[in-house]
Amino acid sequence: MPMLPPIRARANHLDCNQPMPKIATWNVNSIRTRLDHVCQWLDSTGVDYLCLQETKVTDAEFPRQPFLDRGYHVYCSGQKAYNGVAILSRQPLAGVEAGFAPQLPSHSELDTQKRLIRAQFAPDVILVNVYIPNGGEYDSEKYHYKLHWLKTLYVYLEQLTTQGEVILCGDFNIAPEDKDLFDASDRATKVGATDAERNLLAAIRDLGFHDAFRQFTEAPGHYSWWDYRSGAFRRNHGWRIDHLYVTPGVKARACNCHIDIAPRRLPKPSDHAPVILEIE
Amino acid sequence: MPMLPPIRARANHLDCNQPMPKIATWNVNSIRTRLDHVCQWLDSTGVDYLCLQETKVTDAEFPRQPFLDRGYHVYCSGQKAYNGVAILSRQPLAGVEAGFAPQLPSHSELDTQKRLIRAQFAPDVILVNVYIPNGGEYDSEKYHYKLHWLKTLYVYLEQLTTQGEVILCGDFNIAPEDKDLFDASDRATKVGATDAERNLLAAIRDLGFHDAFRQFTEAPGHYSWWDYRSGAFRRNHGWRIDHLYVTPGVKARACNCHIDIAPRRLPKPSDHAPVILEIE
DNA sequence: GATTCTGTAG
DNA sequence: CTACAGAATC
Repeated sequence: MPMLPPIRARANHLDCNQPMPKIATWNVNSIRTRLDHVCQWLDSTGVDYLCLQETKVTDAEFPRQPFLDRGYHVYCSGQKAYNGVAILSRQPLAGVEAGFAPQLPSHSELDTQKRLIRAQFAPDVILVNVYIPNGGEYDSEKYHYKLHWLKTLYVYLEQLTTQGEVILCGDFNIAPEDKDLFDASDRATKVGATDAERNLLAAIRDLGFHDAFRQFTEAPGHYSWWDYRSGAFRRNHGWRIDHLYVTPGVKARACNCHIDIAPRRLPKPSDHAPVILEIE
Repeated sequence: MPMLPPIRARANHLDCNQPMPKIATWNVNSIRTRLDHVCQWLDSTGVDYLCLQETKVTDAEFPRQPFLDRGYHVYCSGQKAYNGVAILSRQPLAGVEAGFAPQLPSHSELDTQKRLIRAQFAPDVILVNVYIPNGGEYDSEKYHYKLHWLKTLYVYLEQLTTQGEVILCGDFNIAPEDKDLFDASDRATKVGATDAERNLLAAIRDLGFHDAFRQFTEAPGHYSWWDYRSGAFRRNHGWRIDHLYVTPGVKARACNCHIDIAPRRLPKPSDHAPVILEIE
C-alpha cells in the first residue's frame, strides 16, 4: 500500500460555501425510467455529487435537461440498453475520463461495456464511479468476466492511489462480509459473496480504501439492493453491494454515510437504494 | 330472411328491476393494459353487459377479480397476445359458447383465433360478440381470411336467427357506408370499406339485423376507432367499425345507441371507443 | 403510436 | 420482478 499524501488543498466544495457536501451513489436501473425519482430525490436531499449506474442510455439520449435545470453538470458514459454510468455535479468537473483505456490502453476491450467514469473531485481527490459486472451464475463466463474486470480495476486503482486521494463508489455487486447479505448460506457459489470476489475487493481495499458506510454502522441488516421478486424488500431480504470506498484523507473528513431506503419504497422503484456520504 | 317471432318472454334484466339495461361493445386492445379504464368506465356508466374484444389474454390469465368485485360475471375466450373476446354480465348467463365449432363443427379451424363468444341474453335473445379479422392489406392472405370468416359468420347467424332474437355486436373492422369513415377515397382497396366486405356485411344484415346506432343518428362523422398515429383522434380521422346489430324484436325496444368517446381521451387509451345500446 | 412476444439482462 | 431491444400486429 503506497503512502498517501495529505490533502493538498481545499476541495472545490469548500471554495463555494457548502459546509457539508454530499456525495451519493445510486444504481437507478434506467435513468429514463427513474427520471422523476432521481429529480425529486435530488431536490429533497440536496446531494451535490451523484454517481449513477445502469443508466441504460447512450450519451446522446441521456436526459440532461432536468439536471441542468437543477444546477447540475452532467458527465456520462453510456450505451444502449445495458450498463452506463454518469456523474452529476453542482460544480463543473475537470479530468473527466470514461473507461479504463485513458489510463490502461491495453485493457480497452473492457470499455465496450460502459462501466467506469472518473473526474477530478478536488485538486487532489479523484472520484471514480464504477458499475462492476453482475457476474451471472457461479463459474459462468459472466462470473469470470467479473473477476477479470475486478483485476483490471485493481491495476487501475493501484496507479490512481499513488496520485492522491480517491473516492471510489458505485455498484460493486459484491457483499464484502456475511453480514452484508440477508442469507450467507451456500456462499461458496453465491455470486456476489464468493471468496474470489471478496478477495479481489479486499485487494482493492488494501490499496488504502475504507468502506465509508462501515465507519458509522457496524450492524448487519443494512442493505442497498433487494431483488424485485418475491417481496424481497418487504422482508428485508437484501444485499449491501453499493459502496463508497475512501482513502484516508477523505475518511478523516467523513461525517456520515447512510443508505436512503425511501426511494426504494416508491412505486416502480429501482431495485437499488442510494447511499450518501457526507464530508466536511 | 326468415320470419322472426316476437320476443316470447321478458328479458332477464326485467326480472331484476333494471329499467334501462345497457349493452356495450368495446375493443379494449389488451384487457390487462386497459383494466383501470374498463373498471372506471363500468363504475361510471353502469353498463350491464359489456362485450370485449382484443383482450389479448388466455382465460387462465384473464383479470377476473376486479369485475367479480363489481358484481359482474365473466365469460371469456382468449389466447396469448392476439384476439380474445369476453362478455361481462351482471346476470349469470346460460348458453355460453365460444367459437363457431359448437354450431358449425366443420368450421372449427377458424376457432384457433379466439374471435367469437355468445350467450343467452334472455329466454329468446342470444347475444353474439365478435372480433372480425382486421384484414391487413387489400388482397392479402389476411384480407381473404377476413372474407372467409365473414362468410362463416353468415352461415352461423343464418342458423341462429331462426331460433329467436339476436344481438350481434363487436369490432367488425368494417365501415358500412362511406359516411362511416373520415376519408372514403380509394375505397376499392381500402380494407374495411371494400365492396366485398360491405357486401358480406350487408348479407348478414339482411338476415334481419338493424344497425342500432343508425336508428338514432344519421349524421356522418361519428366514429368508434381512430388510429393511434398522426393525431387521428384529435382531427377526428376515424372509422365507425364497432357495431351493435339487432333483430326486430330488440330494435323495437331500443331507446338509444351512442358512442362514448370519453375513454378515448384518457392517457394510454384503447384505439377504440365503446358503443352503448340502451333497451327498455 | 401502442401493445404484444421473444430474448436478454439483472 | 423490471427494463430494453427488435419484430410483428393492428
